[in-house]
Amino acid sequence: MLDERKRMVLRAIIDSYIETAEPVGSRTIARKHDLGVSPATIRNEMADLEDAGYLQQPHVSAGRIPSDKGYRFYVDALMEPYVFPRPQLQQLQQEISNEKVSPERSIYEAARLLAFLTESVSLIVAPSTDQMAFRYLQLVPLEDSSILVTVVLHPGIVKNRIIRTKKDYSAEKVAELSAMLNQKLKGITYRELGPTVFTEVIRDYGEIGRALVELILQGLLEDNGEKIYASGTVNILNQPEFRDLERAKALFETLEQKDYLLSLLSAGTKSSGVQVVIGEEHVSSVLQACSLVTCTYYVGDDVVGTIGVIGPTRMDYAKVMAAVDVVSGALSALLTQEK
Amino acid sequence: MLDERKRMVLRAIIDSYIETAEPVGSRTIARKHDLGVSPATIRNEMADLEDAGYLQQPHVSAGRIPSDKGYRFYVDALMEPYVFPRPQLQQLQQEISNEKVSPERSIYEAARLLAFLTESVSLIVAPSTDQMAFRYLQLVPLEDSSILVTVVLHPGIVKNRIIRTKKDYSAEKVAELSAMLNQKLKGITYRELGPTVFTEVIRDYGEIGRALVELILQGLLEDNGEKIYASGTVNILNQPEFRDLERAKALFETLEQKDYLLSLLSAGTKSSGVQVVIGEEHVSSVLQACSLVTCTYYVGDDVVGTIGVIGPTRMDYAKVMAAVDVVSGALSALLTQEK
DNA sequence: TGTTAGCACTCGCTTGTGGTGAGTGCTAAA
DNA sequence: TTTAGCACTCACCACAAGCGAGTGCTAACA
Repeated sequence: MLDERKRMVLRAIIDSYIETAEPVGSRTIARKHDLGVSPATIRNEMADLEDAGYLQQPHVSAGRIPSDKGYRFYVDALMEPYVFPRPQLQQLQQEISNEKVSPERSIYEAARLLAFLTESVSLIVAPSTDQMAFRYLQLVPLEDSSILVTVVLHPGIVKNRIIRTKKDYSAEKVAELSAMLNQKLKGITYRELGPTVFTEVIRDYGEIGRALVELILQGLLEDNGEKIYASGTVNILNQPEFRDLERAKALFETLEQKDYLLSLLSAGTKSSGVQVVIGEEHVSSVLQACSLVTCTYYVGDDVVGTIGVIGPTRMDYAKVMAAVDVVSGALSALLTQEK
Repeated sequence: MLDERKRMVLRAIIDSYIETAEPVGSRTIARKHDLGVSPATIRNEMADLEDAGYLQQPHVSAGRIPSDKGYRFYVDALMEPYVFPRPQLQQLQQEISNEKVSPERSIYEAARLLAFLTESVSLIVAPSTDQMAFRYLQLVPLEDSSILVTVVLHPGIVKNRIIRTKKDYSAEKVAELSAMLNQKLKGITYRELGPTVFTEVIRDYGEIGRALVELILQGLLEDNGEKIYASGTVNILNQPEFRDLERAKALFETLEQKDYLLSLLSAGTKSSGVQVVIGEEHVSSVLQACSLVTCTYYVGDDVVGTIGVIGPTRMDYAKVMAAVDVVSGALSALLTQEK
């Protein structure tokens, strides 16, 4: 479809535009990338590439900039994949797994690292716990009619809640319920949980039982905190496409809408590997000047969450994709290893 | 020091400047606030106020803007305190205490609310746990040489960590240690903890004991997560003083430096009530165009944290101070009540 | 047939200039 | 002590001119 030279020209233009954020002229290409042809020839090629939809011209007397279609082709077939130098790679992996405090903390640090690496905004969806096996469950009666519920899930994630009951229950009864639930649930996931457990609980334990069921259903597992973190939002202001305050503000506001982001990142959950959505490929219009690079991460073989990077369509795809890949890999390794 | 009319003029100027962010001229004052004197008279007063250091002039042909000294006087002696209308007040208090999920969550919600109310950036220092009494402590042996440590503190704050031990310990031994610690610690605060507990633990339990001591010392209590939250950072971009991207970026970057913010908010911990630091009163130069309004919050009678609002020196002090006061009060009530 | 040099043309960006108006300080009169 | 009048300052805006990067087209060349 595109001959070799056209591809080289297109790649040179996109590389240059990614670096400088300035429309690229024929002269620049001829000078920087030694293609052995004159600017005039390149101009002809550029005109063809524009006709074919890969490039566009902001105005007549300016150079060319890539269109979304151009970026898409670049990502799929043109760009040179970025490979982290071995030492840096190891350092990154170490930095993520070093955080021994808690998996949640590691995830947060991973988001920071990803933002730092890509100089963009990173997003991380917290691991969805309903595919994680229960490792331990305990109820502890506290004074004044409260019960502390503690759940430990398989990758070392601990969740707690204190629930209030209307009347006191004997320590024995609570302990019995606790042991029974712990035994029933250990090793299985929330998903695998049949309704039988709950009916049984409600029959035998009444109010606490019901309260507990509600708790688990309603989201001790899911809602105990944020489901999605954004990190590095400041980086937006370093990107020339967001010099315009209104645009920057619009993006900031989009980033505050956690639900929206969540749906965005959850879209590519089925496919594996690094996914890229470019500009107008976004369904919603808010992000049509942005691209999104995502990748899922795992506990064992189960997808539990997604990480991603949002930046202007003029992002350094090679580097961002490499970073997303590495970080998701390291995160999966971490979560899988410390079962 | 300042006669009645000068005070009225100064107040009118500051009120107007807070509202519009535009330098205020003598005409405007004469027209809006009906002082019964002509612009010329006001001009004379303004010249005096400028000489006295309360006002300044961006350039000769512009109106006056308040100086930091002007704001200080305004806050201390001039402004009309803002009082939330009763229904809104009740609604606010309810919104904060409604979040029954966990105290941490409530704190986070309080930060959001405060940012929303003031249309500025809100900061909340997470409650310092070393003045909170232990309510419950438990060690649970998990499989593969791990022990789950759970601590419940008095305002319903739960902390966990999983620690790894080099060898397995019998469930009995762990349970014994758990019970012993729980009994020793219950009701006292980290502060009140003498060294005797620890030496005893180390003598009797060796490695786990030491690991546990380290854990508590090093910060199961302190470091398990962020110590300071910032909310509403987007609001920066709505304020005319941050039209300039460089300035906005500088502030954003300052807000990322958690340690710095922490030291800033911890400064006023001793004094009670709402504190205001205006512009150049800040020691560090980064925030010299900003003011900071802070207030401590409590568990019972103990100060456990600080909340605050950062905005341009041209903030609506009356409203911000009222909001900070209300939110800190509601937060204290919440934390104190659900011991 | 593809490539290249030359050239006229476009148009965004920068710089300079004059006009406008808000606001001041000073002076003199009430 | 207050106020009206007035000359003066200076940021801001609009407009025009000039510059220059980059283009498309044409004609010559390999």
